[in-house]
Amino acid sequence: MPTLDSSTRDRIVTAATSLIMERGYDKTTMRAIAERAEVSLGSTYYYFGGKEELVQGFYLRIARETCARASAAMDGVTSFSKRLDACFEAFMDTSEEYRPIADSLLSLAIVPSSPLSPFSDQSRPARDLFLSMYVDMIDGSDLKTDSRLRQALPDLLWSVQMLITLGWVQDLSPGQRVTRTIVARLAPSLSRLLSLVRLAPFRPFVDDALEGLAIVKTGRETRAHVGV
Amino acid sequence: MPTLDSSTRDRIVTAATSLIMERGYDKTTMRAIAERAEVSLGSTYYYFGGKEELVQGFYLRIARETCARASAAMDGVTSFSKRLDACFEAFMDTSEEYRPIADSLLSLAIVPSSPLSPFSDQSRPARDLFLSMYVDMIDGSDLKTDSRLRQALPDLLWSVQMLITLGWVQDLSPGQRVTRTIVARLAPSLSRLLSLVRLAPFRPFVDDALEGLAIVKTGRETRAHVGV
DNA sequence: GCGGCGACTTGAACACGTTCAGATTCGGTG
DNA sequence: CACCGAATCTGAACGTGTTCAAGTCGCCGC
Repeated sequence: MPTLDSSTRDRIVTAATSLIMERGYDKTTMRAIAERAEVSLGSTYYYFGGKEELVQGFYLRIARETCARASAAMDGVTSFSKRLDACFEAFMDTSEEYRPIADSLLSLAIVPSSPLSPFSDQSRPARDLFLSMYVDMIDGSDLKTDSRLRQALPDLLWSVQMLITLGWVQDLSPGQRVTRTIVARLAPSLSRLLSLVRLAPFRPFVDDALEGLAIVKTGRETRAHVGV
Repeated sequence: MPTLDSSTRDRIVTAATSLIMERGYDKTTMRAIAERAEVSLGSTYYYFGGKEELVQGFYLRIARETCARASAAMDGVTSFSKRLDACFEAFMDTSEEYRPIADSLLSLAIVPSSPLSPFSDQSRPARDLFLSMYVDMIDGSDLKTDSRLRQALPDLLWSVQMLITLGWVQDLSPGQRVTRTIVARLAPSLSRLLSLVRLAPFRPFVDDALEGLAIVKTGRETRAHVGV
């Protein structure tokens, strides 16, 4: 029964994932991973570049679980505010499970040159999943807004999500209650803001913000082109 | 002439600082620091808890230099927008010097339980310096705004500054041109936003935002009280 | 002078992530 | 079967941050 369909590679990543969830990232040693996976220490380095690479799997897991929860919660709901809230809540609920290792993960993810950066190529699958979640959320909603803004919205909301994560990690209140409180208020606030911003007097502000976003985006693309 | 007034402690921190600036944080070994400071490896651990503690000094250096530049640039200027911009530019100019080690520093600072967290007690001196910079900036300006908002503004601007840092580290464009472009637009935008927000229809939004800020602040205080 | 105590210093030793030169396995070819 | 080359695997060894038991020094009370 055991070790039937599981290749060495899978065994290692399984061992790493379970150990990291049990003890945390720092206290999980490569030797312990190798032992649980029943391979030598050297073999783990044959399949993976290093310890960091062994946490890549977490991203996709979190993205998938968030999307599943969100789409379930959005079923039959058309209110933009409520759909957005469902996405945020889904993300918070999913993240909660990984809170014990969040510090270590963020510490790795914050380094721009790391493959674990949320902007990296390796993170693209997870990132795209989140973006499609927000696209679905918007498309199924009653949101009425400027088409340029609508187009930029998934990126913007993904950025908001990243900032939420940042605050959530810093939030040491029990159960991250502060962050949850703020996040619960966020969807209605953003929803109202988007309605408000349709009015003519806000044109310059919207233009300003969208232009800023465009600068960031092209900056990122040209960098990718140069290939740092 | 040498080693006249310099205690062992100072020699170590000097050696560490210079080596980190030369080679970066990761490539600076504790053994190299001990060697340059002309002490044994063990002694460095007698005076400092570990490698991380040796970068504490950078915070205050950056804060002091930023304040100096900002107050020079604000001299005689009363326009809020221009004074704010002076602070932002001062911070960017100062940070530039430390860009090579920014990744490592941020990676350490992002961990909430670390003494290097910008919210930690150990970081208070640097944080207070920045806050006083923004207080001076506001007090010497022609800003007219709600008194509650005025009171919250230093904290808000410090948070903005943290977010700028975050983006600046992620910004891989040459010379961090993207961040500089965004930051250059930020002061006028925020200034206009603050004017706009004085109008009656925006009351609920301001209240919302200030209440959110209050939640975060009290959350932080109660945490400090419990003493995690 | 002497004993002792606290501040300071030391380098060996530990556990860790990582590397590497070689050993082993295995599918295919003559 | 014999042999080869590539894929896979191995554990010793390296450099690192950190710990610690032991050593050294200076000063105070007697």
